[in-house]
Amino acid sequence: MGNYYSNTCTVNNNNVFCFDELTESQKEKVDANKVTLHYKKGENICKQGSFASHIILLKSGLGKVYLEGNPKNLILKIAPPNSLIGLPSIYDGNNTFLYSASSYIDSEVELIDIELFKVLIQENSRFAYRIINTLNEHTVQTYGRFYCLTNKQMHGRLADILLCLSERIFRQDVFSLPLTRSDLAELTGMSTESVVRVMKDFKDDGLINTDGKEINLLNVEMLMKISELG
Amino acid sequence: MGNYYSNTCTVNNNNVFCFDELTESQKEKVDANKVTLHYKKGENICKQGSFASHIILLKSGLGKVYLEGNPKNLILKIAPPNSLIGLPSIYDGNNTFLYSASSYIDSEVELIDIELFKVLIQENSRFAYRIINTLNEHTVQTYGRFYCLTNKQMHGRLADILLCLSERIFRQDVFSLPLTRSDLAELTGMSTESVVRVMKDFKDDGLINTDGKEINLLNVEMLMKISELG
DNA sequence: TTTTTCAATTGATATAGCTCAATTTTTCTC
DNA sequence: GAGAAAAATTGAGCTATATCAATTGAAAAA
Repeated sequence: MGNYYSNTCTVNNNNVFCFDELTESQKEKVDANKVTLHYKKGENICKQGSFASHIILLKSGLGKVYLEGNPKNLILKIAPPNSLIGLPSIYDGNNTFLYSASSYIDSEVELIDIELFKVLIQENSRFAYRIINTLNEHTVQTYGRFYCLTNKQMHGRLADILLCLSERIFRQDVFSLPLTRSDLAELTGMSTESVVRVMKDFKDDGLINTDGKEINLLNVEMLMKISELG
Repeated sequence: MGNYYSNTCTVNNNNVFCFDELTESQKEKVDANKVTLHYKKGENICKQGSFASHIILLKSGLGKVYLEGNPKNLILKIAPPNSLIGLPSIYDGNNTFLYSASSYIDSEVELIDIELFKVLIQENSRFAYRIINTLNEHTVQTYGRFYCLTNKQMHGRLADILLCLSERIFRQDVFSLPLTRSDLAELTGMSTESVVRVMKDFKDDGLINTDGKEINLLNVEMLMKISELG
């Protein structure tokens, strides 16, 4: 059985096929109704509870999608390029964003009118089917992350995030991490101090190496085992 | 701002409007392709990882929808009558159930062929739009529950579940609970002993009363406050 | 009714992981 | 390049909540 409780910081399949299903005239409508924006590192892209007038397509950069909380937020996922942000806002009786998003690094974004989006769904059932696909892929990811954060201990959670950053975001065993320890803490639901301590454990055990912002996964096998066993 | 971090054990809107959007001939196809089953208390309705050949409509009874885990499961939601179970299984490349479900009490269920369901979505965009609605309502509930279990302490989590059982499942302040303390523990992500202790705290503080299986919420206001503050 | 099994309760103890405080290292700003 | 601000690290102690063990109560089976 595929273990979907690992590697859960973002969706597996990150292609935005849905627009391929549109007719030429529908594509033109989308193009005519979209706006491109640039965000600097750390800026707010959308705010939970605010009026959701647009679906957001992250073209480049890296987003953080999270629930606002007191005292701490709950990160739902990391949004790599080509992520659609705001889809779950589409349901009757709701016109607000269900979550907030901000940028980890400088990012480029396209805004597509949400009413147009709703019309496209109701006009084009193949487009709708694609959206259902995307929503359900995000649900898989959310379930996996939910399980990870509630049923695993610190070492498992951190191993999980490191693997996910490596496999799904940067797609390399060695990568330069644009996140601070406190970002990692937020992502894993731990304190910053605990992140530092567990990273040190991993380093002492030869599982990873770190040098400044650079992280090198030396023993992916073992990290996967730690992530699975919790 | 509406606080959607409370009252999170099941979806708010539990109507299955989607079938209203079908044409007569589509409805007939559904009727011709469905099977009715009866489950006794505690039986397995679907098993995570197994082949998802059907979408499941819970007609009566009470279901438990959960992720299988070791050593403990993670309950995603309680399914009251008219719940659709298995919708998130619908995405390309997947043909398995993403979660397991079982019955808390004797329950009646209708099985609808999943391939027919996919055809209906691709044929009927208004039906598809309804399904998107339903999926997103479930996402709201999942996010709320995710927040609840990760960011609240025991008293908040238990208050939340009691309120949800009262408001969304039984729709009364006094209800006979068909769940054991250990079911409540599973639902709140606590140990059975902690459930007992917190229930006692609530009783001592005059917030609830219990007599055997019967639970009476005496101070809903205060329980809501406890649920919100965590 | 008696026995067996399961559920609820209570107390004592253990622990994962947090918070707080202090220090060092890195990054940013002028 | 000096100083300031932010990030990373380390140690000590605390706390929420789990686990374990024992007891009582209730329901089911014989």
